[in-house]
Amino acid sequence: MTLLHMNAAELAQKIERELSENPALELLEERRCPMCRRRLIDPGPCPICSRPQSSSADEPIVFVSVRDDYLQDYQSQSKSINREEWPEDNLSAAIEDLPSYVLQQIALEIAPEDREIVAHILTSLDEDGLLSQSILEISRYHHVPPSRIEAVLAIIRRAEPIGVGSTSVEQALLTQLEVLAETQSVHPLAERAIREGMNHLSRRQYAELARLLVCSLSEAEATAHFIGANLNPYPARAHWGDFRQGGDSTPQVYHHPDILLYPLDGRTSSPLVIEILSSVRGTLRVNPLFKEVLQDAPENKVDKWKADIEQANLLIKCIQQRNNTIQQMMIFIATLQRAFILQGDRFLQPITRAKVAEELGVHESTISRAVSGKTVQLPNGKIIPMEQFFDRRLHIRAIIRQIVKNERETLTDTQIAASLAKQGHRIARRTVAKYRSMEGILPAHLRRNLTKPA
DNA sequence: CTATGGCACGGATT
DNA sequence: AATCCGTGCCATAG
Repeated sequence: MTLLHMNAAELAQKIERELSENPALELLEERRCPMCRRRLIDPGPCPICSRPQSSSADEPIVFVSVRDDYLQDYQSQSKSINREEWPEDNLSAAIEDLPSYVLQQIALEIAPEDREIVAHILTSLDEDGLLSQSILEISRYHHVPPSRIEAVLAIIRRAEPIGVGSTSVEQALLTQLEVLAETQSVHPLAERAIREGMNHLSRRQYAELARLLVCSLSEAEATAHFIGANLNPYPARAHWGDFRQGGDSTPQVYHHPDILLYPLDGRTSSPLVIEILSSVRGTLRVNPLFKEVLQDAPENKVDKWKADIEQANLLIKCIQQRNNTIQQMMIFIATLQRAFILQGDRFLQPITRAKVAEELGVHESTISRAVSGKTVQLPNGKIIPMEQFFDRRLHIRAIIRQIVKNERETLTDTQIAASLAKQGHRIARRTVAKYRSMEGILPAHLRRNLTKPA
């Protein structure tokens, strides 16, 4: 297990363990930038505040700052309702306290006699926005029939983040699907896949899923893709920013991004900032006192102590190396994918890990590890897995979506393929059909009378 | 007859 | 070595 393929949360655990086990390791006071109050890990001036004046948008200068307060503060913050101590920076505006955020939306729909129930539910939400208590428990507590709890929950679930207050992942997904279906076409098999095939879905067992749904393998895969791309099993994750979150249907942990990307001054013409979120408060180093005391160490301990120092040194080096690799990689990606980051899926440049590795002069497995299991928050608030930067055809799918949206007459797959070819994308007709299905877009003959949906 | 979906093969990627 | 993905060919639905 190398440090490189740990995400911020995993690394935090690792460091915590090391700190408690290894007396040679010391956590130094945090250092903050006096201007923006970012916690800084690397020595030297704050990269945000001391930026050079000559930042041009054409050749974006990429800043890297390392800050450590984000994860921990957010975690403690989301549990309690009080947000007094939240640091005054640009993120606090984007992050709302979940219970009051939801309440604000539904307050008018709630009958006065149900207010207590709502309060109860909203304060019992877990970090993911799901309700861990059973409906029966709540109904007993308030001496009301379960049906009334159900009714209240039905209102809550439709608030943003959609699906919040669901008692299960399935329910959250179904609610989102329902709401989504009101504004756009959804994949016809999605509902059954969630209802009946959740087990297979989360384990990516598409063959089993296909058998269960009595459909073909590729249908099953397309369904899974649709669900992954449009629905979010854990409503509260990434509830800042856009409510429709790109992602993955596997219940992976990605509450919190590992990296933030945003334009420096909020203007899309300014350079991008990359913030690598480290989850350690302050700086790690080998305790100098411990080194001194080593000379007077008792005979039987001297080897152990030496080993401790050795290990502490190694850990620090590894962490530095890890951050450095991630930093190099993100600089490259952010520069290359600037348009994608700022303007969306359509502008994603297809790139492989191998190419990035070559460009940076590292082994490709290094990039693989640096990418795996990590997530990035885009300027629009979406949290996406880093793998998405390497999705070879995401941009094509986005363009297809656009073509269909702007079509005057319903286009057949062949016509869509031709339209793509005009824009310089040579895609086989068969492939267009596949992408279309993945996006939950119906075939042409069914789209024709979409104005009157069933 | 045309548009779309299924299956399976081969090449690329990890 | 294992997995993912695009595409060609054929079956079938409309």
